[in-house]
Order: sequence, then C-alpha cells, then structure tokens
Amino acid sequence: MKYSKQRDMILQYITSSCTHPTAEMVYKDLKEEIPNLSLGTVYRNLDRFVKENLILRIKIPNDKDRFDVNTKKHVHAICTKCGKVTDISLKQIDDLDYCIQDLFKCKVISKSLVFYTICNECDKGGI
Amino acid sequence: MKYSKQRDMILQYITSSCTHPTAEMVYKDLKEEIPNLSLGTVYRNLDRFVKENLILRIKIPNDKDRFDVNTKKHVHAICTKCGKVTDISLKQIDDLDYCIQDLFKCKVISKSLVFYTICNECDKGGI
DNA sequence: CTCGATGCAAATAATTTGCACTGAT
DNA sequence: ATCAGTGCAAATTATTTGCATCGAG
Repeated sequence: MKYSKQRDMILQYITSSCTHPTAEMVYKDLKEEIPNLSLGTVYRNLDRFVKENLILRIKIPNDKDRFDVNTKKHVHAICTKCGKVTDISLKQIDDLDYCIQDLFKCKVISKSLVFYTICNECDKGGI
Repeated sequence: MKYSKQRDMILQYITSSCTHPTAEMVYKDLKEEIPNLSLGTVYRNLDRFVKENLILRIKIPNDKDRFDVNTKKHVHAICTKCGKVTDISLKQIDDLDYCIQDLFKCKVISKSLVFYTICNECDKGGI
C-alpha cells in the first residue's frame, strides 16, 4: 500500500476521536492542516478503512453517516438535542438476532439499530 | 379536506398493499391508471398520511423509504436477496427502550431497527 | 371565484465517480 | 517511469420544493 499524508491524517483523526465524526467533520477539521484536501478523498479513505475493518460506518436513516473507532459489535444512541453519539453494547440486543431467527425462521445477517434519546446532560436543563 | 382522485387512489393503494411499497412503486403502479400522475404528488400525499398517522414511514439506511399500513409499534426484517419486508413485533424489542433508559440514564424517544435477513423462501434454494 | 392540490422541473443533501494531475515507490 | 492516490467538478440517488395551472367547494 502506497503512503499518503491525507490517508495517514484521516486515520489518525478518527482513531483519536471519540465523537463518532461524519465525513464532513473530518474534512472540515483536517482542511485547516491540509488546505487543498478534498471531501472525495475523505470519503474514499473512510470507505477504505471500513473495508479494512479499521473503523465502522454508522448508517443513520436520513442523516449523514458517522464513523466509529470501536469495531466491536455494538449499536448507538443519538441524543436528539445535542447530537452526541453513545456506544451501546448489550447482551439483550445481540440475543435479538437468535430470537428473530427462531421465531421467523430466517437467517439474520445483520441489523441496523439506532436509539434516539435525550442524554443525561441535555435532560437536566443542559443545552 | 378537499377531495382529490390522486390522494384517494394513493391511500387505497398502500392500505390494500401488503408489500411495504416505496413511493416509487406506488407511483409506477398508479401511473398506469393516472397517466399524468407525478412523483411529487405521491411523496406529498404519503407524507401527509404519515402525519395523519394513517401509515408509517419505514426509514431504511441508504435505501428508499418504505410505507406501512400497520401503524402499530413494530420493526422490520428485510430479505437481502428478494427484498421482501416482514413486520416484526416482539416484547423483547420494546423492552430494550426501558433497558437502555435504566442503564444509560437517558430518555429513549424512539428507535430505528431493521434486520437484514435471508428469508425462509430464499434460503431453501429460492430465487 | 377561491384556494388547496397537482404536474413539472429545478433544488437539495449526502455520497460517489470520472478524469487529469501529483507524488510515493 | 509507473500507477496508486488526490483534487475537482460533475453525476447519482432519494426526496423536497417553487411555481404556474387545475379543479373541488
């Protein structure tokens, strides 16, 4: 694999981020350090990292995709007020797959699950 | 509310459909009976029905929305081979909300859940 | 006649892609 | 020198919207 400063910095950005950024957030922030960076390059590299399983793509219905350093099996909660994304791992969620499989006699390949919430901070008078 | 043949037929189409159609499917099929029907009208009326709670909008990440006559609380399984959409109601799924609420100390407003499956028919050598 | 609903086409939003150029090997 | 990777702009996909016209009341 051929080195590129862009790819290097994009990977560093998301892996050191804990905010589940969108492609645009990566682009905007890195644009300051690489002024002629293009959004296409960001998308292309994020796609690549997803394929290499270095990061996860979080698909959110009717919203921008977000990217996640945590590649372990988990789902997400999005605060509808501040937009913060929280990782959620729960046995009950994993178990759903087997449950559906048994009850509906079908193979569960994967699932897309997003909780829309009001987070702790926002709830107590937060933002 | 002012009557319109288009709205009438669109509502009739989805409520008598059991395939969770997309706006485009509604459009294509009804176009044969109303040749100058426009896709905008279909979207506008489907939106309206959703707001009136006559139907549900199923948001599928990176795919067309589908519309559902079943307005009761439920989620969906999509066969990744034939595309068929199946309604799923399960106590365990509803319970997740309370579970998340307790464990993560946040209010769960709603959730988006789609299972990607291989359905019964497709699995046994189907299509 | 009035105004809500429609048809059409243009706008939007997120992401992808074609292509000429740049730069790592 | 080669060709993977980039920048840019145009294309794509699903949906929405502006506006002139149509038609139900």
